[in-house]
Amino acid sequence: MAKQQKMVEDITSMEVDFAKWYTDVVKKAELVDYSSVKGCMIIRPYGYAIWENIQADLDKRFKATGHENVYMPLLIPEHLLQVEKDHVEGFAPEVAWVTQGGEETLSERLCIRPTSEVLFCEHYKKIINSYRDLPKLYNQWCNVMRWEKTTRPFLRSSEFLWQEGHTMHETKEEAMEETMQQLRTYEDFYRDTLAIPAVTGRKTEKEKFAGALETYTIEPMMHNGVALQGGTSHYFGTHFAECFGITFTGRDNTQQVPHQTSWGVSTRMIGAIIMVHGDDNGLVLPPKIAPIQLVIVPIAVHKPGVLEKARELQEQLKGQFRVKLDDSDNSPGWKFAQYEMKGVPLRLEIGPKDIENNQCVLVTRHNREKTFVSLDELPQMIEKKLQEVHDGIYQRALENLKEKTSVATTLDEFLDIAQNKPGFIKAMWCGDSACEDKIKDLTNGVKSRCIPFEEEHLSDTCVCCGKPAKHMVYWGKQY
RNA sequence: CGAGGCGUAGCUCAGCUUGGUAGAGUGCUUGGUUUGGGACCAAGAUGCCGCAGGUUCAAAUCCUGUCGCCUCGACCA
Repeated sequence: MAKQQKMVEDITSMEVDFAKWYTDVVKKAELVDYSSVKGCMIIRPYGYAIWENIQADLDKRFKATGHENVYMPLLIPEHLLQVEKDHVEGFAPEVAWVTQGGEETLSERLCIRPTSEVLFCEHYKKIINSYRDLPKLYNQWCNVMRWEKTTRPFLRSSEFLWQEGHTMHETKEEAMEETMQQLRTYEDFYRDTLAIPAVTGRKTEKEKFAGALETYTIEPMMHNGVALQGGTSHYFGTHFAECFGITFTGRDNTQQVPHQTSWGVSTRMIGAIIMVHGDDNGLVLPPKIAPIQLVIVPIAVHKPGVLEKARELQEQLKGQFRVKLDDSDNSPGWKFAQYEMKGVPLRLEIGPKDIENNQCVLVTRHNREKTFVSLDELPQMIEKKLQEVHDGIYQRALENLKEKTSVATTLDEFLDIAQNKPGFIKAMWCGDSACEDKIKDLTNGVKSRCIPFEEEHLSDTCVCCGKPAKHMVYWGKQY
């Protein structure tokens, strides 16, 4: 893409300091504010509106595949968390505890949910008795808390918002199908709604969710080549169900244990949107989730007829698009910069000259392209331009993903790339987690992202130890 | 948890070395002129100098403690 002139001086350039750029954008676009508790963020109206649009879209997809929403408690008694050993070991280091109620010390500590597997299990034990009760396809939208040591708004916060689906099935096949279906739902959502391309696949043994038999993941790449675990879908087998004593009477009148899945995405996706699409002028929002899809900026507001025309357009368009008219006294230049910072995909400029000619100017955020449009065909053109933005930013992100994906067949090559070229590295792997540890040590944090569903054959041997290769793995640093 | 940085106006920060009336820019309010890439003029309002002790005639400034936040590491289903 052609380099744009940077016009917003308040935002640190991506090239200069990507981390600083990120926090500048988050604050300047008025998505969040810091609170007085470390790692807990205030999600401001503009940021929350993005989340609401994400929720609405995903929720529709979940319901279309038969899922129902429920709400589980915030607190988990300690004994319940400890029922499954791997699970508690995985989460124990980062749970927050409630130890006191009013003036009384509690006889048992209560954990603030870091995830709700055990709560769902406890409930499922009560309500699943027969194969006729299956499948159970529950989802909840809620907050969770993980006591993180390093926090960043959206990417890793102590408290965050998410959805967690927890399902129970009669057979392994059915549960596996659910696991894959939900991963595909995430993939579709990332591509069609967020305009974000990603690599999908299976996590290695080492990177699996605590207690899961298989973890599938969607891994988008940020603009700077760093990966973000963008969503996961887990197959649990019957292990949790066994620990919790969940059984049902099968079609053949034998007692059986159901197969379980869970899957989730969080407000972290907003971090992905920022880091995949954003530029030096601020946020760039995918049109489908942008709280404002079109901002109308009247030029020379006080000249007769201008404001009236702008209002007329707003009225005409508001049923079809999310439209804002900025009729404030700020200068047009200020407004241009302001809404670019906030990532509004489309800007409509209308001034006295345009009104004379029955036209207006449409400007697309991601490339600042200006088009003169007749007012007679405005709605169709807006529709078209919004699609152009969606396709444009998807394409740009896809090119970035391709450009920043390398292949390594030897360890030297791998280390050289890890050192000098940020992004994903495709390389063969023997299947031994010792090699994952070694690579992580040698590269200052490069980990296996996933084993893709369609593996390429790059070479015969493991890039690390030289033993026969079992899989092709995507490697990379992550947030 | 380790290393560094920072707490002064809504925001960004100066002032601290060498103790002596609390500052600037920006934002905010009012009025006017402007308006196709962050406009200009004028007038105004805005402070527990993070918190608690101490030294001193006198502390934003020096000393001790404490709390919090940020960044980078380590950790991170």
